Amino acid sequence: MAAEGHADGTVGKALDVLDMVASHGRPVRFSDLLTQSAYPKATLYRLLQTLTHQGMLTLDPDTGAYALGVRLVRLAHAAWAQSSLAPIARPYLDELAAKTGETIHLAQMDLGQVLYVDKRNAAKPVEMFAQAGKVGPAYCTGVGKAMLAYLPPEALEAALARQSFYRHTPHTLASREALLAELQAIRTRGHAWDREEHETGIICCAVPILSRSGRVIGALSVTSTTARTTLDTLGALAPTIKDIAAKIAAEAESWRFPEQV
Amino acid sequence: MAAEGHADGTVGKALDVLDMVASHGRPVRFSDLLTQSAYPKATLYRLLQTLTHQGMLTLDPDTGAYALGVRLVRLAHAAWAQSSLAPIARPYLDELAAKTGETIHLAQMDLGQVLYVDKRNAAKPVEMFAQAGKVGPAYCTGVGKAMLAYLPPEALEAALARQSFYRHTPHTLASREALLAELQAIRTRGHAWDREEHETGIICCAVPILSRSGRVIGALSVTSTTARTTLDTLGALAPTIKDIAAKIAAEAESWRFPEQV
DNA sequence: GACCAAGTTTCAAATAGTGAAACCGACGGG
DNA sequence: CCCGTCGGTTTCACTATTTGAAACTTGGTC
Repeated sequence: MAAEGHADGTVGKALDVLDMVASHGRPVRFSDLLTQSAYPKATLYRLLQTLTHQGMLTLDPDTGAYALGVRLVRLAHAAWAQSSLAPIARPYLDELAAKTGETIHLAQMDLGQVLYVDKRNAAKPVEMFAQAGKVGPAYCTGVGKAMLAYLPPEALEAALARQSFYRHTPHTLASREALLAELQAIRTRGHAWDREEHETGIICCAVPILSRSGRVIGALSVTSTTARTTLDTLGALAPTIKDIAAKIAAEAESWRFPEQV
Repeated sequence: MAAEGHADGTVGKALDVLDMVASHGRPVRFSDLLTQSAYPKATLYRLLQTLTHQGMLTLDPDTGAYALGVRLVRLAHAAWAQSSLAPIARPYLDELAAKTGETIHLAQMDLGQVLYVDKRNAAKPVEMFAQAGKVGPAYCTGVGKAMLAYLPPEALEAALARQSFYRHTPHTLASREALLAELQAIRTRGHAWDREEHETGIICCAVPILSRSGRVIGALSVTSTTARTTLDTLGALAPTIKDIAAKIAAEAESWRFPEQV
């Protein structure tokens, strides 16, 4: 999380600092950040000041600790509403959840990682935003592989370079080669499996959400447990999932550019 | 929204651009932003490039339109979880909603504006994040006035300077003087009313959430309609609301700085 | 084929950012 | 009571980054 290769300009550094503050789960002191960051004291200080002044961070006067500011929450709202697929997809997720009775995930790709932007839980009722925004690995999740499979070569390369290939379970595809073969299989099959590759007992069927021009804009998955379902049963849902994914894609396109062709 | 007085440094400008993109409800073209912003072409172009490169914006290659990027969503999640009171307050909001059966708002102060960070709706079940993140005026809402009343002098001054004092309804306190008198009344009373000051027919009772040191960290309100309730009935709930606010304050403090005194 | 609009690149001048070091106030021994 | 230290803030000469007018592409239109 602190491994920076290319912090272009002052803006990059500032955002880097923002990430640093975000990565701690709680407000951080100046000195904590100082030891963690590569920036010299004065530079870090100024960056923090600027960010605070801009409302992206808050400096708690009682404790002298920095926390993420409210301006970020406000931007968050906008980001959530406009950038992510979540608001468009919501009714479709509901539909899919109702049809399947299983856990649904909606994800987007973020620099080689999977960002979950919305979710329907099989058991519990919907929780608030806290559930979304989580990130996960791409190489060993259904949604991750579904998106990787349809990435253009350069983007795929960039994404692959960021995979850890840690073997979470005995089923994890823990090498570049194994993953590439799997991606090929996904392309011919049209959907991706998660065969307990991330967590034992958890399986899922995922499909990519593609724009008309073939660009990956997200992925959709139905998750279950080996205790309750088999891959085959889940596979029977694939057409339904694809159908919903197509609807989401269509709506995303028309909603985002209504005046276009 | 485009009125900038103090865009310090490059970072300020970049964040300004970010806001500009966010303020449009949809992806924006370069030229739209250009006409709107004061920045010269090349400058704006570079800022957009940097932000895009940093993942804060996305450039849709099909249409050449900029939208908020996923990195922002990720930061958003962190901001939501750690900066705002929402996650801490959630169970208490539920409790208050159950007790009162009315609409509950949890808000924080953001540069003279009220930022709603969570909500319980009387009628409908809880919606997703989309509901939170909304901003509203401070001078004519219950939560806004509750927070203003307990702000230190300089902060109050800064906040007042940003109020529009637009007369939304006949009951709106549309002058600085009227508002100041009201704030004094709120301090002695311990809670704030909204007497149909923002919307006709909507009333509410709000209390500030204060840290042990007396700093304003948020506000909590119970809202209803004149059709259903009176101010007096709502006022009877004031002790309950204060109680919940105190609990939230206590938890916020212990959660954020567990190792402190 | 010339024209126009949108987007991208250039380059010298000017601004804004850098960071070693000095400074400050609070704390805690000795 | 004084001295050393620790977290945080400020200074200032040095430099790298940012700036923006203008030139240049690209792609679509008449």
